[in-house]
Amino acid sequence: MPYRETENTRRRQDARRVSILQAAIIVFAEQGYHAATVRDIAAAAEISVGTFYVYFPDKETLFVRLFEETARFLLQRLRQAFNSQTGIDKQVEAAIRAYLNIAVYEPAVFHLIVRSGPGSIPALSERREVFRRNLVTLWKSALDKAVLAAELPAQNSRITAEGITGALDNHVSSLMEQPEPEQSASDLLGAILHFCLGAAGYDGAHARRSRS
Amino acid sequence: MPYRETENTRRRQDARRVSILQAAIIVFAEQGYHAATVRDIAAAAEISVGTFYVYFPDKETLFVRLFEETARFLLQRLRQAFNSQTGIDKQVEAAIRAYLNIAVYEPAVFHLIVRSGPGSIPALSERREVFRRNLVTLWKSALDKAVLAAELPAQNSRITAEGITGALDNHVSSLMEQPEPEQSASDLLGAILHFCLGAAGYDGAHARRSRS
Amino acid sequence: MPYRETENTRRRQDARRVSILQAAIIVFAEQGYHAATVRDIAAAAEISVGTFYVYFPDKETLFVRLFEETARFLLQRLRQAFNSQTGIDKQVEAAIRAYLNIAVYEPAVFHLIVRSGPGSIPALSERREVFRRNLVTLWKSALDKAVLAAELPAQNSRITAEGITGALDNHVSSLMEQPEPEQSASDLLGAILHFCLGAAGYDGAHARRSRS
Amino acid sequence: MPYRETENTRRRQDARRVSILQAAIIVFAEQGYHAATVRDIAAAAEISVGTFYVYFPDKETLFVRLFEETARFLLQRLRQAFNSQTGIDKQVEAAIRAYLNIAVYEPAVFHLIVRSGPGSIPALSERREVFRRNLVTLWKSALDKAVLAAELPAQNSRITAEGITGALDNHVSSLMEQPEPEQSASDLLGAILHFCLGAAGYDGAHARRSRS
DNA sequence: TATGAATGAGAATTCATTCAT
DNA sequence: TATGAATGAATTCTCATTCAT
Repeated sequence: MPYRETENTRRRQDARRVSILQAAIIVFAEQGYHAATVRDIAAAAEISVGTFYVYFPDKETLFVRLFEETARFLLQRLRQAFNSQTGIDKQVEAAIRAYLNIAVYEPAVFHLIVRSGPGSIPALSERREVFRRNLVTLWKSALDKAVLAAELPAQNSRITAEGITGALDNHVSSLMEQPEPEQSASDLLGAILHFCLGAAGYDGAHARRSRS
Repeated sequence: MPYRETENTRRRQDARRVSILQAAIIVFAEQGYHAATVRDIAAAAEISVGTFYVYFPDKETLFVRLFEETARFLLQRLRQAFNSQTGIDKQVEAAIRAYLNIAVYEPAVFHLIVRSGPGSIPALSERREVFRRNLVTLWKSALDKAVLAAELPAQNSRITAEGITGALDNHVSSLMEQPEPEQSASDLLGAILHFCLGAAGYDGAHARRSRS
Repeated sequence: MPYRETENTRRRQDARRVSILQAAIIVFAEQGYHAATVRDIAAAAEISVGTFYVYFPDKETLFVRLFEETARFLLQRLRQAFNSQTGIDKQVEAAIRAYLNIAVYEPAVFHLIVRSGPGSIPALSERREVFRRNLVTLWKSALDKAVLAAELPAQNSRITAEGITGALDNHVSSLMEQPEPEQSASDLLGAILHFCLGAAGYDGAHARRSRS
Repeated sequence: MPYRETENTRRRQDARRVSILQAAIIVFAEQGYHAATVRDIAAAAEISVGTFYVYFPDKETLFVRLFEETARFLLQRLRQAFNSQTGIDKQVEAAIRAYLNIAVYEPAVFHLIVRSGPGSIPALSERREVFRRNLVTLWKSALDKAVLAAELPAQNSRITAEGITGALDNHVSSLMEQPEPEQSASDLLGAILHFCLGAAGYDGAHARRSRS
């Protein structure tokens, strides 16, 4: 009866790895990278410290992986949002909606990505910048296409993209700080959408006209 | 005689306190809050660790004071910018210019304010939020006045203000990451200004017309 | 049938035990007792950690057994060398040759025996001393016989034996540190032999005369 | 009354550094490098763990310094012994006496130098070899001079020197294991001296003759 | 019997803070 | 007031050993 069941074993291992990641994302979101100790994470994942080191070489690596996985997830969601629609107004709306949804339903992701300070974790600063650039590029592509399609006027689309991503981060921060302030969620979405489209020079009537 | 002595003493003390703050802002900007040790700060300020504790009760308090002072400074500059001009377009331009100037000429201030992650320093998260709210409120007031003056269309000015502040932060981050990207500084300013005014629904011709 | 199976099984077990010992001696020689982990040894023996503990109760016990086996082997070789010759000069030469051969062809044995520091492994210090004493006794016996046979002058043979064993250890250490220094191997052997015989008060002419 | 008294302070610091070294040499001798924890050493020196790190960057560095200091001390004593006498027989006797004295009166030194296993501490292996070589060279110089002075016959003096140093180590080990076995100290010295001189081919009568 | 994932005690090291001078 | 040596709690990480499969 030698130790077999590679299937079962591997499945359990994967499950455990995931559960550590899930525990970690919460602990990091709550306490921040530095305040969160490996012991905390292990406790949250209901494993021993030693087991933590079976699955991850160290705290920093865990954090970086978590960041990258989360960043990938976020970018993918946004890409899907952009691809799911035609017309820059619909695309922007879908993207904003995706962003806000993640913020509301998976706040830890946002804490990790948006709010974990750069400069704190040496190994991360580069990746953060890469992520930021990817995020901006994603928006920029959508804007550039819209400009080509005459949905938007000519513009410095990188600046627009950077502005929109920064604006959204701030909106999300605000949302997370005071959930549902005084307005309904759809009002919020509408206002943000209006902001973004305005910033991009989108003119509903004109665009509609030129498309027709 | 004793009075003068006290005065001198107090002056020297104040000078020392300031020099510690100045040293600290640089050390914090370079290393981040956690990596910067009290010893580092003391060394940068050319004092001993013991002396550090004469002037500040602990590292966290120093950081919080630094943050608040810096935040106050930044808000004041923006307020001046807004007050120095009439016409929302000029005001926004002045505010952006002030923001970018600080980013370029006092990068440590920005590292401290914009980039020191929230969540890292417990005592700070509240103050960060207060600062963010103040910043938003500052913009919101300007926008609200402009709406009243019919320079801007009616809008959810809080959302606009939040968006603009977030956008600017991201522009500054980008600027600090890659100084002088491909365009000249004035082009950059122009593009950002265009972004902000567009986001606020500013229509140059209309505004000019209605003011006349 | 069941008997053969048991026999086979036992044979396989013994083979595995030996292969672990062989792997361990190399790992210990390369890394030292403390740096060598059970994982390292298991990997070198191509077994799992769990299996290691099937064959040995713990790392220390493995090391002690290895030491004892190795010590036994070394003593046996020396005994054979002494017994293979008559005449103290020939015996000493054979013993030195045996010692050097082991050093050259099985350096791991020497690393383990001669160079693994005492004091590092509590359970070992006593055994080390026992081994050292056995080694000394072996030489002492040979010397005592030679004294009785008038091949050597009367002397404190324990001191001579201790001196010779210490000297040989040092020669071997030197040899392992810088193999083939400047002289040929036979010159080295000759010089060491000369040292040992001189130390034992051996006078070639006299000895030859009295034997004739 | 600012913190002054650099004299007093420095004196106390030096005293403390020395007391840590003294405590450490004993702890290392008793437990060996690996078993001795920094906490043990700090406790033995009656300081806190933190203070240990004020005086030494880490355990390994402490050990290496201790080794080097001790090695230097030992070599110096031997050099003095050689220089204090003329005539190779007297010199050898003085050197042996010095060696044995250190073994008897400062056993920790010997534990540290002679018995701390090589291979255990990476940073040390090279220094150990350097020390061994210096020790051999010291003896070799004395022997070479004696050969030139026709006090000793021509010989491979490096081999002789290596042999003598190895022999002495073993004699010391034996002595430390069983203090004063059955013979008096002077008998022991005499026997060891006889061993060494014999190994070097020293012939009392001949030497005396050729000197006359 | 064989396996290797899980464990947790224990080690080294850091650093904010104190306090005698 | 200024100093910087001293402190020790807290943190990361290792590795011998166990045990369910």
